[in-house]
Amino acid sequence: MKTKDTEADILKAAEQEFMLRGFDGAKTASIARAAGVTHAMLHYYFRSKELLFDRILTDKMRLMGQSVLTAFDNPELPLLERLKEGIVRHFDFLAENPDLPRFIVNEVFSRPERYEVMRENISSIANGLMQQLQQELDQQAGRGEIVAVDVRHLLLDIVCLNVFPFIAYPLIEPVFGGIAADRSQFFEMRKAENIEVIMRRIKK
Amino acid sequence: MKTKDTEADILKAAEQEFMLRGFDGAKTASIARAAGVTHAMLHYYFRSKELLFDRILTDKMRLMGQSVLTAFDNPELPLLERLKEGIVRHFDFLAENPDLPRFIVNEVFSRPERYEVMRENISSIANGLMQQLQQELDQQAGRGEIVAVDVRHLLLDIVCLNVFPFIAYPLIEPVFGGIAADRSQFFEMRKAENIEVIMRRIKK
DNA sequence: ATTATCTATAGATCTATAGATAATGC
DNA sequence: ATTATCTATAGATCTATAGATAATGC
Repeated sequence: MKTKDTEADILKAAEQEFMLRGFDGAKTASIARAAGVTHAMLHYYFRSKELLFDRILTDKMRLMGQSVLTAFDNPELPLLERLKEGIVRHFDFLAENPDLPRFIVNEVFSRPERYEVMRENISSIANGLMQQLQQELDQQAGRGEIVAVDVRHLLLDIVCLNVFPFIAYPLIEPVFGGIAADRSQFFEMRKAENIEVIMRRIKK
Repeated sequence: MKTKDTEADILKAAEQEFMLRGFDGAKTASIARAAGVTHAMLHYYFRSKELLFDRILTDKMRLMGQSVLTAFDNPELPLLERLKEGIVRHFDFLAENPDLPRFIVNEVFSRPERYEVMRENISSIANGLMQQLQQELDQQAGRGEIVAVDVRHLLLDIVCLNVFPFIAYPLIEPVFGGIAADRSQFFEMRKAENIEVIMRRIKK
């Protein structure tokens, strides 16, 4: 009855396989098996491994970019609260998509041409958010309530602090020892730490 | 005359190929070509692609771990200076090995079993450095000169801030626009920013 | 004699497609 | 009639190895 299911099943299976193993490590046969169809179906619906992959990567990049924008897009709150709230939202998004950053970073790096298309797209979207925030930062700095900062560096600080622990958790855990053994507790601590770091970065 | 050259040539070529493409993306034929020998030579010297790769990954993990330790191992300086100096040393190391973190993070993640062996090794080495630093942090905090912090979180803050920009540069550059176009200038700014962030994190 | 290198090829795997068959919607 | 699915297989690639040949060090 619902003919659309196979396509969706393949996409879902492809997403998992590509995210776990990357483009080179992923096998079309594994994707087909996970989707419960023959590998011939992948070509019927998506023509090639490459096209199927592009579809996934594009979706994921959009998702990742969007997460930063929506996290900080909350003009209701006063600036400092908005930043705190943004850090939390962005962090929580990552907690629900913990392999997303590694996947994107890897695949974009290993095939830059795939990503060229999105460059301008990304930058123009980001500029809107940043201009608006920069203006408010400057105002508050002018009033002497915070120190002057470049919004780009501030946002990058946040992204570094939020993203990296998810990318490197397997390497961090043994170094941290006991307190990182409970994964979700470790990340709760990091969330608090990141807010602290950023607030101290701008407070007078 | 120097029979050892081939082995070294293969290792060097393997290092480049594996770092650039990862285990799955790397082809033994490419490595052989880059080393100027037949691919049969890889098996003569290293038995298999897997063993050759393990050799490279082990070396790289050691290098990465060592870089953090030696960066902060400088008991001559007073604590705050030592931290600043450590951030700079660690950052400069990364600037000379910009693909190292991504390589390690990826390959360790995609084959955790390869890395199991090194877990305890890593943690015991790291503990020495951290205990020593924590003690000094506590002393200064006791004297009211800085705020109390957990050295593990502080070091992780530093590593996040230092490493992530190198991992994600291709994605950051378009967002930053002009000021990141000159790569080395961008990283100089980040180095300064990271010091600023960390100093503000602990200063009273 | 031993060590290093090459050629040739086996054997495994993977992507892609052709062509047959079954299911679906008019 | 059209759309979806499967079987079978072509064709490309890749790792690994066997066995021959050349170089090296006593």
